Amino acid sequence: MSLPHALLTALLERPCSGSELAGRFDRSIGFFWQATHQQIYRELKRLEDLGWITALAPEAGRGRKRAYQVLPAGREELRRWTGEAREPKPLRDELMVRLRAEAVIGPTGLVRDIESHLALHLEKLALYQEIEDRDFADEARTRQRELRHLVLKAGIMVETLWVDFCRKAIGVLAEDGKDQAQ
Amino acid sequence: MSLPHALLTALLERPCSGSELAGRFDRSIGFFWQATHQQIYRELKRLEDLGWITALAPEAGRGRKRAYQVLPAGREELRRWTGEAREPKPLRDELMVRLRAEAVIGPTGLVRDIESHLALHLEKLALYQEIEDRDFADEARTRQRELRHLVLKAGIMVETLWVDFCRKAIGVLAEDGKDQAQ
DNA sequence: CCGAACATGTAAGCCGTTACATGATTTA
DNA sequence: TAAATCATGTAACGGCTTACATGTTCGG
Repeated sequence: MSLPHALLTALLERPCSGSELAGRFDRSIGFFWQATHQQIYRELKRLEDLGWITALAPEAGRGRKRAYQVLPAGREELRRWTGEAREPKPLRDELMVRLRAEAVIGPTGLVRDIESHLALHLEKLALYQEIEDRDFADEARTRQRELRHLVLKAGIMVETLWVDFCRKAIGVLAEDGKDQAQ
Repeated sequence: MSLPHALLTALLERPCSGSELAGRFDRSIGFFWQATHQQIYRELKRLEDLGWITALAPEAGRGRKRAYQVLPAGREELRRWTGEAREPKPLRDELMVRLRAEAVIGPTGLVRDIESHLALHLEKLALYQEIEDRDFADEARTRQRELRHLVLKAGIMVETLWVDFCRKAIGVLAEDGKDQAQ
């Protein structure tokens, strides 16, 4: 599970509270790993129990902001986890299941939904490219910047792939629609 | 959730038992959606309760093979689900989290693990291309074949992307290793 | 000082995973 | 007929999601 380590990474970049983490997840790390606020709060508590992070102000209580920072043990754990050998999770794509279903019982309205997927992927692609232009145009080649850029490029590659694929799929399904005079 | 509909699709292609489904999942649909035998048995029971599938032989009992076929209600449900509008699940890639971590606390041994990822993706890519050569060389253009081919091509595109990305990442991380004389 | 937005928290349910158990079938 | 394998099943755990609850801060 990556969530605790994504949180450690975010907190190392800058200590902050649960709700701020949620916001940062929405904008950067969250492009490749999402978490709801409930997951984040639960996990922060667990990380604190493990002695990997600590609250900056001893102040407690419901509704009060509570910022955390990473302890040396947490840093060490993140280091261990990052270098560890791990199997890549196999693909799991619902759209492929639906295309297989379409092959057996179609045509259904699937092509319309793929068109909306295409629009969403185009949006994300535009967003990523905008970030790239804004943050990585000059290309001051530090280690940290190059790695962040690499992650962003992965996002761009993936979105480009799905844009390409959606168009292929629409081509096949639309042609089919004509044949069968839906 | 796609599992019940993946099962319906597989059972429409050919009625069979839970263990056979598990085997077929390992070889075709399973490239894009996996399930353990426990998930499959639990789900088959649920689908039977819902009246979407039915056992071919009334024969019951632990250890006895039990084949299922899809009922009209199940076919209708699959049709409904396939055409329904659905949000694409956002990306969730552990490797990206680890690259972000590497940017903050690296270098770690991450590059070695990416090398093994590369090998795995190359294997999968070779497998998919072999299947493509074997099953889609002639290209008799029926609807079903074109859609199946499309799904396989998605797999090839995805694996090609990750092969490409792993090589990029190794480039960045290896260069980094030299700088820091790990 | 009141309402809206913010920040944190509790609870329940579902899906996926793992470990293990047991009956049936095959094979030496 | 004993051992190995196959087919099905039970149970428990953990992560993710959703709904809801409660306290705090901020803007008018």
